[in-house]
Amino acid sequence: MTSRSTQQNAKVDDTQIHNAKASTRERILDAALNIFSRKGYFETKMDEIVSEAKVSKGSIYVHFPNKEKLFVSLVDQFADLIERRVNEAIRGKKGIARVKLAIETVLAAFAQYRQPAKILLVQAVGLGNIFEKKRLEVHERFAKTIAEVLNEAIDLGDIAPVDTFITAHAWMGAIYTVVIQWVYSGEPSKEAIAEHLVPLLLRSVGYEEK
Amino acid sequence: MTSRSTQQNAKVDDTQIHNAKASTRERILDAALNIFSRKGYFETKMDEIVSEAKVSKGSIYVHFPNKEKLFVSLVDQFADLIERRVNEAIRGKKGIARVKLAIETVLAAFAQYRQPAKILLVQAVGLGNIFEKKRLEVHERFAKTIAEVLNEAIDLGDIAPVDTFITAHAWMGAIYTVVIQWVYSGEPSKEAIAEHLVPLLLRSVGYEEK
DNA sequence: ATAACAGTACTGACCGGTCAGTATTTTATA
DNA sequence: TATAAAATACTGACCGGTCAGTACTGTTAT
Repeated sequence: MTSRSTQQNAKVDDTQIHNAKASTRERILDAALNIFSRKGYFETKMDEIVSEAKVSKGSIYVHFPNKEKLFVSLVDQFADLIERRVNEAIRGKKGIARVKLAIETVLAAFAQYRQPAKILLVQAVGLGNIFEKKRLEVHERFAKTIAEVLNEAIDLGDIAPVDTFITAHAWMGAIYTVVIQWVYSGEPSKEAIAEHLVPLLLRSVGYEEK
Repeated sequence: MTSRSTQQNAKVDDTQIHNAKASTRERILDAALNIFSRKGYFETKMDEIVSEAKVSKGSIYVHFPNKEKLFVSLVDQFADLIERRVNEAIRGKKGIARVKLAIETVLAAFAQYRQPAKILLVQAVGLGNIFEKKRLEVHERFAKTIAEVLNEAIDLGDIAPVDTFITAHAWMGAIYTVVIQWVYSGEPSKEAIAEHLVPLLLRSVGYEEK
């Protein structure tokens, strides 16, 4: 309801999660990202975003129809970014190299953007059924990509056949959880994650490095 | 604040997540479990619990100081159950057999109690900072258990040394995610999970069955 | 017996603060 | 001068929590 205003996915498509002098819309998104990622959806009040963004309340509602859509557009924005990065990275690679690169790229993206990662991996969970749909959709998208890449590696004979559906979800969960742990506590370090998690996942499908 | 009322952890300790004619307190817990697990924390209104439990509103506040504590007591109750089950199951086992049994027991418990599982794994996430503390605490507890069991298996020489901290978190995430997927969609089946996820995890630490 | 009292669990109408969203005016821009 | 964007003040639905009162059970005294 209340959907008079502007469209909310202006496909500006810039990979940088903006940080210049910033248009009103960008200032709103930045502020929202910042506060949502710290406090979660329900503890974040629109008025806080207003003051953080140095923007008027009415103005927010010019750019976003409501709180929910504002939040979701942050989730979408970051999910898109991740997907784009991965697709770019694995282009031209084959088999297990592709699998490995996909994992590494996701980890790198999460490491680079802690705040959006926290929104996607933590704050978008447990918000009730409206959001749950969106979350499962994103989830699904990622799982599908992993499963495809795995299937390919199997077809090429790089790894033995496994249940790629279960593997894909297990991997996602493993990555999510370790990243969340890192986002909250800084532990384990990015380096440790790269060094240990990637081989762990590869080993789980029977691929031993070197 | 407002803590005149009854203590809220009556350590009745019954493993069955009650279902008899049920005292008032139990009716409240049952109703809360039911609704929280379906709708999540914020979409659940105290008045809904009131009518589901066939209890008066004031009565809830006789047994629980507030909504938050009511929710948390469900989380605690289930986390305790899981831990108890695992500890019972692995008693007397050693090394990799212990590891395997721990995983299987957790999976079985989640499978047996879908609703509490959903509360613990989904609805308790993303609720803002008060809850986040609790969640990390439970998380930590589980991770620690896994890490211990793994360390033991390493000491016994059943598996090669790995980073048990990362492995523990990765495993938790993998299990959580696959279980959640199953809770939501019924897919993959419990049998498929038992058949594929357990070997996958073991393989990830270099242990190949048979 | 039975009245008087006490302790406890329960009831549900009600209150008051909160906060997403809106109506209205003012300012910038094309 | 028209129209879109921004600022401000406002509204009212909503919902967690309260509390004065009721019901029920048990205990003591007459």
